[in-house]
Amino acid sequence: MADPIKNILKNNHDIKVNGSLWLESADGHFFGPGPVELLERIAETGSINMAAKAMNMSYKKAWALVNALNTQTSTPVVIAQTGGKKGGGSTVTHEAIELIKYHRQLRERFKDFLEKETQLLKT
Amino acid sequence: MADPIKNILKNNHDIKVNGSLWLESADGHFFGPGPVELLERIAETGSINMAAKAMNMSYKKAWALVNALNTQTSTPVVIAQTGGKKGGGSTVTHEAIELIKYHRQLRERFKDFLEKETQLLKT
DNA sequence: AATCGTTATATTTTAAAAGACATAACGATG
DNA sequence: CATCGTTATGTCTTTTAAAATATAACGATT
Repeated sequence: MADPIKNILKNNHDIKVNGSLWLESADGHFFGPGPVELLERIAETGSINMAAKAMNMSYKKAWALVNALNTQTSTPVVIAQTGGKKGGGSTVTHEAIELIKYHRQLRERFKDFLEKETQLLKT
Repeated sequence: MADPIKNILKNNHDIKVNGSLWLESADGHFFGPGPVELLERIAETGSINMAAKAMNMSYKKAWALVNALNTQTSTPVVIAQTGGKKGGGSTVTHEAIELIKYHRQLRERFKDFLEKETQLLKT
């Protein structure tokens, strides 16, 4: 029979199957783990700036992500307000929350898949 | 209830869940789609050089991949021979074939997962 | 010992991505 | 109407990754 994979690999302990998921359309992928976390942080902090800092990302990159998301959804997911009492801020729409929830569940299912495969690897 | 995701996304047709899988150990990931294809091509052509060309990869990168694989497996997966009647060449070990087979099956199961999720996305 | 195409490796160049920095607009509020 | 922190952009620099180029070793075969 075939050799178990674990015997082929060096350091066969702590070897695991890992991966990444994203949503994509014809014009490339656009909704991966990064944007999701950003949305979550914006929802928490009410600010693109603070959200970016919290995940150690430049404001510019964060803004670009938000902008990309907003143009790729039929309804904006982040509503930014410039000026105002606190200088401005951003809120997250109902749709964004749905996206976040969806992605959390998706990630959960993916995690199950990965764990199952990792187990299989060790047999 | 929650809005279906497809209604949130623009271009809701041809939207799909996609992803990537790899094996990884404590010291980073090392066995992704690229290396697998490379092994397959080396098995076909008997040469790292030709395999690299076939997948439009520089020889250097191909060699680096092979080298990484060989150092991360308990037994080499590619045996390279320098010099010789045809200048040299490379063969693939039994273990490499096992790895290829494993990865094909893994990819098949992943494909199922992705298709299931893509369907779910459209409901 | 000359030849051949491949392996093996170093060095340089190019390209792309990321990061740093700078600046203006904005508008509620005091 | 001056202030504030945020949004919104542009530009310039740095870092990183990839690609291109160059060169030597290798050994069966002729």
